[in-house]
Formats: sequence, C-alpha cells, structure tokens
Amino acid sequence: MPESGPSPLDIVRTRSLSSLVAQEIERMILAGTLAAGERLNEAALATSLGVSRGPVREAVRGLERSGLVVAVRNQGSYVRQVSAEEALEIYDIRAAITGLACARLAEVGTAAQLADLRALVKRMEAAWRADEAAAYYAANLDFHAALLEFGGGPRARRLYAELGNELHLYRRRALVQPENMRESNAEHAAILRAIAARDPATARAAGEAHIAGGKRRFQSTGAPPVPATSTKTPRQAAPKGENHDRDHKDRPSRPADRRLGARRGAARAR
Amino acid sequence: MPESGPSPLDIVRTRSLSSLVAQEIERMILAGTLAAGERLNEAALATSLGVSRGPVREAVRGLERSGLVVAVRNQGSYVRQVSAEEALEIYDIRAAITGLACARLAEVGTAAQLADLRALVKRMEAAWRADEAAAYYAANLDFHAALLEFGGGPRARRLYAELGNELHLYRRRALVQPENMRESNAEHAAILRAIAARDPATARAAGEAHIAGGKRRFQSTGAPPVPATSTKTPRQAAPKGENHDRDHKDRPSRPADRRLGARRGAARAR
DNA sequence: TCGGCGCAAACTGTTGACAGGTGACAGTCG
DNA sequence: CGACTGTCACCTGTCAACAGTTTGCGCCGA
Repeated sequence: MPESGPSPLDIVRTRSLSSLVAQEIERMILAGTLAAGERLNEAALATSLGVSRGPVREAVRGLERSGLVVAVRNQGSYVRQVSAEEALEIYDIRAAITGLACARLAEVGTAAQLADLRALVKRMEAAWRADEAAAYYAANLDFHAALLEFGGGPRARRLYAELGNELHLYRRRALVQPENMRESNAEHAAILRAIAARDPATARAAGEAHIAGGKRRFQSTGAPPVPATSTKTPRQAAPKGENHDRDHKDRPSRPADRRLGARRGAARAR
Repeated sequence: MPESGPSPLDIVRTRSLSSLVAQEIERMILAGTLAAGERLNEAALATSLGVSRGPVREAVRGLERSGLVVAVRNQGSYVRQVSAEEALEIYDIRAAITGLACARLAEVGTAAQLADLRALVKRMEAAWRADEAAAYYAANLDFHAALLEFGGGPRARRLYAELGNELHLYRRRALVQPENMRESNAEHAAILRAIAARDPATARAAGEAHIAGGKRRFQSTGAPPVPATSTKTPRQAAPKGENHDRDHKDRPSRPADRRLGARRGAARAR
C-alpha cells in the first residue's frame, strides 16, 4: 500500500478540524487571499473548506484572540487592518525581543548554532550578490527564526511569530530592496560578531539596532503615514477604537460570496 | 424606570455570548476557581454559565490561542501549567516591554502623567508604612498599568496584560513581602526620576532593572524550581507529540466533574 | 426627483442532537 | 495472583436547524 508518510490521516487523528481550519484561514490571510479589511463569510468559508460552520466559528474566534481578525457582533469578522503606528510599535517590540534573544545567545550559544547562523549569513550574501531578493528574503526569515530558536524561550518564539504575522498584515510585499540587502546583512554580521565575542550587551544592542534598521528601511521604502485606500472614514462599527473603513470598493466580491455559500441546499452538499 | 446604566442587558447587545463566556472563564482561571492543570468540562461549564456548549467551545478556543489553556484532541482542554523556566522567561519579556514603555515615557510623557505616577508611588509608600500588602499590591498593579498606558502602544499593552495573566498561572499568591515593598518602591522612584529627567536610556534601564528585581525577588521568595504540588514533575499536558502521562494523581477531581456535568438529563437542564 | 419607510433576504448567534473516540472497570485466562 | 482483553459510559468533535438582527432594496409620498 502507498504510505504517504508524513501526514496521511494521522493529521486528522491529532489535530481537530478547528485547528486545521484556523491554520488554513491564517494562511489565506497571510497569503493575501483574504485581503486586509475584508469580511469573513462563515458559510462561504465553511463550504469552501468542506466543513460546517462550527469549526469555522471556533477558528475565527481563535484568530480574533491572536489579533489577526476583529469581530463585530451581528455583523461579522474582518481581517484586521494594521495602522502605520501599530506597525512601527510592532517593530519596537520585535527589536526588544530580538535583542533579548541575541544577548542570551551570546551567553549560552553553542559553536554549532553559531555555525548555522554563519551559514545563513553566507547564504544571504550570495543572494545579495546574485540580486535574488526572494532567496535573500527566505534566508533572512530563517536567520531570524534561528536567532529566536537558539536564544529565545518558547514564549518569545511564539510572540515573535505573532508579531511577524501582524506585520505582514500591514503590507504584504516583501520590502527588500537591493541596496538594503547589503546594509541588512552587514547588521547580521555585526550581531554574529558580538555573539561570537560572548558579549551579551553588544549582542543585544546589535540585535535591536538591526530591527530598528529594518524599521527605518520600512519607513523609507514608501510606507505612507496612512495605509488608507479611500477618502472617507464615516461608516464604522468598530468594537473598540480602530476603524476599518469600508466603502463600496471594499466589497467587490460580496455578491460572489453570497452566491457561493448562501443557499441551504448548496451548504448541505458535502 | 430604574436604569442600572453600565451593564443591564445592553451588554448582551454589544458583546457576544462567547466573549462573555471567555471573560468569565478567564476570570475563573485567574481567580483560581479553575486550578492550573485542571481539566475544563465543556458541558459542566455550559450549564454552570447557563449557555450552550457552542459559546463555551468558542471561548475555550480563544483562550487556547492566548495561551491560557491547552487542548488535546478527543480528550479535553486543560488550564495551562506554566513551568518555572517559562515564568522566568516571561519576566524577561516583561522587562523588555516595560523598559520600552519607560524610555518612551521619558520622551513624550506629560506633566500630568508624571503626577499620576508620583501619586501612585506615594500610595505605595503609604501602604508599605502601614504594612498593607494588599493595598501595595493593588497600587503596584496600577502603577505598571499606568506605565504602559502612558508609554506603550496598544499592542504593548495587550502583550503586557497577557504576560501578566500567564504569570498568574504559575503562582496565584501575591508574592509581596514586607521587606520587598521598600526595595520595589525604591525602584519605582528611580524609574520616575529617570523619566522626569527626560533620560530615555536611564529610564529604560531602570524599568528593566525593576522587573529584573521582581524576578529576583520572585525567585528568592521560595519559588521552587518545580511548581509542583506533588513529588513528580513529568505532568504536563502536551499538545503535540509529548505523551501526557496521567496517573491517578492527575485527576483527583475527575469523579466530581463527571457527576457535575455528565448526565444527559442534567446537561439539558436550564 | 429625492427622501423616508417598510419589507425581505441574508448572515450571524445560539441551540440541540448525533457520532466517534478515549479511558476505566470488570471479567477471564495464563 | 497478575496481566490482558472486552465492554461500557462519558465526553469531545461535528453537524444541522432555529431565532434575532442588520442591511439592502424597492415602494410610496412629497
């Protein structure tokens, strides 16, 4: 018999449908399939994923807690819109977390871990010289993930990942510009030097400076002070403070959504 | 007509049942009504709160995402147990966040905000002299909340609250000892001085040092390396691959739980 | 022609019910 | 007497249906 190995139906044995659905919706959001500010239609999502509304609701509730969506009673859930101010704040927090991990790594890091990090920096340098932004981007993600994997605890890792997700919500495009790659990787090297020198304070400062540099590059790369798409803000039913304005442009797919998941009969098919 | 004002049943009009239930369960967990490691019986919670299982499930899913509970498929959800290592890590992250807020407050804080903080420090000093640990504890919470309210963005505030909750999970007792109050409040004063001097770097260091001091006091106040109630530590409900060994000790309250919410007839009563 | 009003559809919130899985107890065999 | 296996109750996972509310659309009147 053909054994698919990694996850044939062990998946369904260990993870509940809700978690699978949550993972899928999160992927959709981060991939841009569900745009920021877009409304989540429970029935449509359910039929599209082939499950009932129950798991979808549970998944959305989880995503709401983790800050990816916002929900308004009797109105629906919307993909969260991250304002420019929030994005900058997230950079600050990320800087602090990264600094923590770097400092700790300078204290307890092993030679093997350092070698791993060096290899990643080398990969990034190669990508930069070849002007392959995508490869650099991937290696950069790996580098930071490794930094937290080696130097951070589980809580810090989770937090870092969450912050990264929220940042993706602001702007999807990978904002790596050719001239930035060199600068960014130089900072990486500085971090490595400090860690190799077993100097926690310097390592921390280097880690923070690197994220701060990313924040600066992010700002200068044409991040508008207001992410806004439209001219008006009036209509708003936000739960707390934020307003995610939605004019007609905001729901072009709305009729399609309706047709997709509306009819009882269609929803029942499975 | 008698208008109760804040929350008669307008609450149910603005907040969904799920969020209310989540809030209540969170309160129960933090208050100790639901002990760490205890299992959450959906049916029992539902009847106890007078709602169906749906909202309870959604609430628990949310709490799972925010780290208060862990869930295993086909087995149930358990109030998360925070290990000593995790607690220490949380202190580190809190220190970083607090430092951030202090630094920012030193830059942009207003005189009124400084006055508020000074008043809180005074309140704590009074509580210390009167040896009223409870009052000190409350004012201390207010102080830190104000610190983040004035110096932190919304994301940092949410994060700080979440970390505080997780810390409560480790040990409920307010670990303020008389001799610690003076030291703690001295650090508060140091933070204030640095902020008043408009010295971000020093303010940040003071904020971090204060949390680090709290961590030290937390450790020395007899926090055992093992939070355990019993002799063995291996117990930890693991979501992934870990085997969550469960000996009889693990569920002393299990029979009671069953009796509480088990029978179909009882579950249906409402 | 424009503004207000009312109806209807759709979507969310909530509930009840069903099916599968897991853990424990008891009986039996070595 | 111990270990194993079969059975059973409970509990979670999932689904389908019901109720309330909001929103959009059409109609009527000024």
